[in-house]
Amino acid sequence: MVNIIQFAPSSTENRILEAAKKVFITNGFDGTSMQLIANEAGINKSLLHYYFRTKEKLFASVFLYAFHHFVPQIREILSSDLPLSSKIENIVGEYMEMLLNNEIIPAFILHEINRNPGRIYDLMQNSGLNPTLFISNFLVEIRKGKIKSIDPKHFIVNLISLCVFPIAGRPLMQRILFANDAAAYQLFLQERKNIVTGLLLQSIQA
Amino acid sequence: MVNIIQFAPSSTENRILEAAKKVFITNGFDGTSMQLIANEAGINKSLLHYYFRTKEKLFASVFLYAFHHFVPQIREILSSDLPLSSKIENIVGEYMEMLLNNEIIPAFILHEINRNPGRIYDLMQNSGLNPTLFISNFLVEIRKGKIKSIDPKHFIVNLISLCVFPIAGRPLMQRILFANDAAAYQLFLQERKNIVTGLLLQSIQA
DNA sequence: GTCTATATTGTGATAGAC
DNA sequence: GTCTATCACAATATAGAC
Repeated sequence: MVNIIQFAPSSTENRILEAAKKVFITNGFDGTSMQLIANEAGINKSLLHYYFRTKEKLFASVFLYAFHHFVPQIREILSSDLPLSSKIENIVGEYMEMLLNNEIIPAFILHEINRNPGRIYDLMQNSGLNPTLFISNFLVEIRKGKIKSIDPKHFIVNLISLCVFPIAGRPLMQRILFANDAAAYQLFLQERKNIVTGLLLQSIQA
Repeated sequence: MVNIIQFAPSSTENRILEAAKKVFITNGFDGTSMQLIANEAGINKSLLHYYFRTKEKLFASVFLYAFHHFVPQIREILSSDLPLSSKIENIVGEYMEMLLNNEIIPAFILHEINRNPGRIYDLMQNSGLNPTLFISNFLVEIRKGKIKSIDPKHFIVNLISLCVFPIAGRPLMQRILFANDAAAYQLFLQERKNIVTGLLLQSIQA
């Protein structure tokens, strides 16, 4: 059982992890060297090995942190007494807000999961995170609502697709659709909270 | 003006490019070494430099190839006489089919575009590819249809999101939703052609 | 056009002084 | 716990024989 959110007490260890988060998530595993992380943390390269032994182990901590900011945190919202439509609105709003606050994470996760699925599966297995069960709760919840004929699996893939891709593909979409105007794209992403909610609600209404 | 599809005549050059496509798109720029490409091509490492001088130049050819298989090829469909609903159905169907035949490309593009946007922008600029104009034709076409109040930019981002993410996020989605059953996910992706088309059509009907 | 050999720099990781 | 020094190897790239 690895602790995901809270990092260890030592101040140096913490600085290493913050630096590693920044560098790994920006450059990916292959694009990151221990030297780069050491520079970012302002410490000696050897200390990385002292605290984490290998690059792989340091990466594991960072990946679990990032993964936690990629998987929708919908447990609490689902157990509320709100009607299904409000639940979906809340989920989309909070999920997109989380992604907006962690913009570089989606592309990082998508890359690493494709680059080395085995490693990532092992990490998920040993982390206490169990997204399978996690999502299946959501699927049950969707089924409980009075919905049309949509397959809940398609519904959830639609939801995640519509929230994640505009962030992961931002450098391309912003350039193609907004002449690389960052402020305009930021506004566009805010608008999308309503757009996506509306689209999803429409898809489950009779 | 770089030629994107047709590769140069020399047999060796061709073998290098085929090997480079496979290795670069699978592992990304940072995860690829010249040695790896040489092994894949069954030739000497020095020959890569003889034909392409640098890793960067070899990558450029591969990226343009991949990019061409990532941007929706919708020019011909749009200029047809079909009603808008049929056009959308055709676009979604053909785009998803292309992605299904090039499954590793989406994650590759998303990673490289985030990893080094400057390099990619330069490549796009010097390639003759002009996705800005390209997409704007589509936006005009959407506006010509009798549509609700949806912003065409949201429409096109919805379309691309719904087609691309299920492929780019396959290793994760397949595992979470289908217990890593590849055949089941393949079926799921085929189903999505209709699901996505339906969702998009619904979004532009009054 | 294709190879071997090599130059140069960078990599992850460890040993050992303090 | 933090540093310097170092190892063994891999990286991109070039020179030069054939």
